[in-house]
Amino acid sequence: MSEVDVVLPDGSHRTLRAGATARDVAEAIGARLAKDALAARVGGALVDLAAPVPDGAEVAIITPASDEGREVLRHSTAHVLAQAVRRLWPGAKYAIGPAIENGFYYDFELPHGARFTDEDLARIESVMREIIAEDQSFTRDEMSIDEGLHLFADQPYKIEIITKVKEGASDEEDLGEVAGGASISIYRNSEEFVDLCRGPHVPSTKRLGHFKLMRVAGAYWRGDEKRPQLQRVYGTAFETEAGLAAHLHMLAEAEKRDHRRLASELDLISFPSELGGGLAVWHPRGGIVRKQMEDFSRERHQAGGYEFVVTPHLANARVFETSGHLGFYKDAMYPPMEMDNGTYYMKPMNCPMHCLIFKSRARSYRELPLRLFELGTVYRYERAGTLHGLMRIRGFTQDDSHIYCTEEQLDEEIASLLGFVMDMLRAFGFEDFSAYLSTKDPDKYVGSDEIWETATEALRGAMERFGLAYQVKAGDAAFYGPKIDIDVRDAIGRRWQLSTIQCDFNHPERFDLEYVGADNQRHRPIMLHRALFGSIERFFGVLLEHYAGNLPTWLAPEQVRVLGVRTDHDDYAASVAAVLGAEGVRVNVEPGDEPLGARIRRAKLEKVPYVLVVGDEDVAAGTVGINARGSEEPERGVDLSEFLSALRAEIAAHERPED
RNA sequence: GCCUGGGUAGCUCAGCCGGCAGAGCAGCGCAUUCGUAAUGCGCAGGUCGUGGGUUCGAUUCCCACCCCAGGCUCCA
Repeated sequence: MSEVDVVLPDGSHRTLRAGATARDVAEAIGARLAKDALAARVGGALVDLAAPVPDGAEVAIITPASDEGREVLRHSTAHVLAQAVRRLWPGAKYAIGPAIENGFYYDFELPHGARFTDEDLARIESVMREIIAEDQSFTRDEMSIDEGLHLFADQPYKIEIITKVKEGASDEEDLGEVAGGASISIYRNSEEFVDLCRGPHVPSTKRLGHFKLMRVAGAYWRGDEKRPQLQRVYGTAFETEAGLAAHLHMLAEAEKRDHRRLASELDLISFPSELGGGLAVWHPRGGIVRKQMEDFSRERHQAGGYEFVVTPHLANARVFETSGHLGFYKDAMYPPMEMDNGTYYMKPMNCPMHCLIFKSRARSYRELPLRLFELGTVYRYERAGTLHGLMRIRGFTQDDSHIYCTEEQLDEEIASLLGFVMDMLRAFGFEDFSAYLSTKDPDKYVGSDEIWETATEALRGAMERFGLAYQVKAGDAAFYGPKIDIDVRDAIGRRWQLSTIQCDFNHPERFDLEYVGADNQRHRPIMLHRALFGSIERFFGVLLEHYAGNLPTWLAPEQVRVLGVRTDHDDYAASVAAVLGAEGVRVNVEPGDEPLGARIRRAKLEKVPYVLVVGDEDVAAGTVGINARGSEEPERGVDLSEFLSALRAEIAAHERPED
């Protein structure tokens, strides 16, 4: 055959001479594309531009400004990072260096147990820039496993990877290195540097350059804390300097809306170190927001047919033995307290207590579904290194409910629950949901296959009816039943896992829960666990980040601040505040001792939704000037009653002035 | 838990080679009375995370501990 015919993504064909490469395809399409090209996708596989294209293959050229293009750029930049580290630390062992979301990393073991420090980043970066300027080409080679073992003889991590491949590599990850079954692929970008790699890579280092090393970290080899800890360098790379700058800017923005920063700046919450790690206190301005959240939650639950219960924070070990927590969850529980009549634990979950309420007397099918709701505070011992502001904390309050129902009621109960959950999340400004369905772990479960099937289908059916996109996490269920976890997307596109709905066949069994059915027989109820906020603390943290601290008016700790232009307007300002306060508006007056501009600035920094400025004209006409958060131009001379009714409407609608 | 970085006034941070601890903001006082993001002057504020060590002398150097942040999952 002297020619090959390839199919392009638009369905058109190109005919090239036999032995043509992906680069030839790009050139056949256009000089501009050939210049941009970084790699190619041939028959579904990513390959180098130098790779030959077989007859009949589908060929797509990968350019920098695409997800795949950036991945190639980042991966190649990771190689340059490794090369630079090997120049600076001769004898450094190098492990793995993949592209990851938003960047790349590479793991090393430095000679004599050396560690990277922040100062090293600048040195490594400048060597990387030298390597890039040297315009080294990346060339692929394939060799036998034995040749590979020889080539990387002084590289224990590479040897481990190759050996696993040789042994028939149970891991899919390692199979990626096997080309043709018995060989491995390597890339050289000079005589100086060679790396075991699947590729593809950019043609030459000169195609790189818009990168930044971000941080150093320790990382266990293969993510296993029993194995050696390597030194990891994280970096990011983009196809243009502007892309890199935009990414760095986004990171700066995300930092500005960090809930820990906002919680402190807005005087909402603090984490006194005297209390110990992972324990928060709510200040008055945070407390009032929490009260709004809780009041709203209780209202919704009351309307949804829930009953309110309260249970203690501390319980005898017996109850956690019965529930299985001491068997399955002990690592996350606070250590036991020995007391006169036994051993006690802080509760890590509310379910055992709710089961005891169910069990306190005989139950009839007429009572089901029985929905017990509690804002229940739980304590979990999280490892010190995993604590993170309000998102990962050791003491928190769940908007927790356990629903006891019959097998026949399960389907409808889950369906209505899903609607209930999403209504609640929407009320807090989240619109974009996705979900995970976690199914049975075949090695670890309780209950019959039939009931798992019923429950899993009930969960699946409910999500499909709601048009909720979901992914299945096979085998990820709790041992006691399948579950749905619901994610929300926040204002800057990040996903947060909040709500969860879980079926439980374990607790009813362990607590021997029963109800008497219409047939006068005893039956075992099914139990649903569900939390909408998840944890109030975490939900509050997510809200702060989502709104960048600009909470909607119904939640804002202070909704209105009234400022007189001069001190002689203070009385009128107080009368305006009195009118609003009588309507339940959270309002304060700041007297006119300081210049107006300074007082406005302070109110803005405190993110008060409405600043009312009142002066001579307002006193005379009974009006207010409105400076709304987020608006460019203040309004003058608005009738107070008009402002009040607009404010009431906004509060009722859970909106923000900037909406 | 482990790696890296950090802990100095309420907050944000400066403090080179060891020599009596600094700034801005916030706070307090006085003056200023002002129409939409910083009025001026003054005052006060610290066991430099904790405990040891080296030294004539330690915020600074060494050791241990505590707390905070990032990372330890996305595959050479």
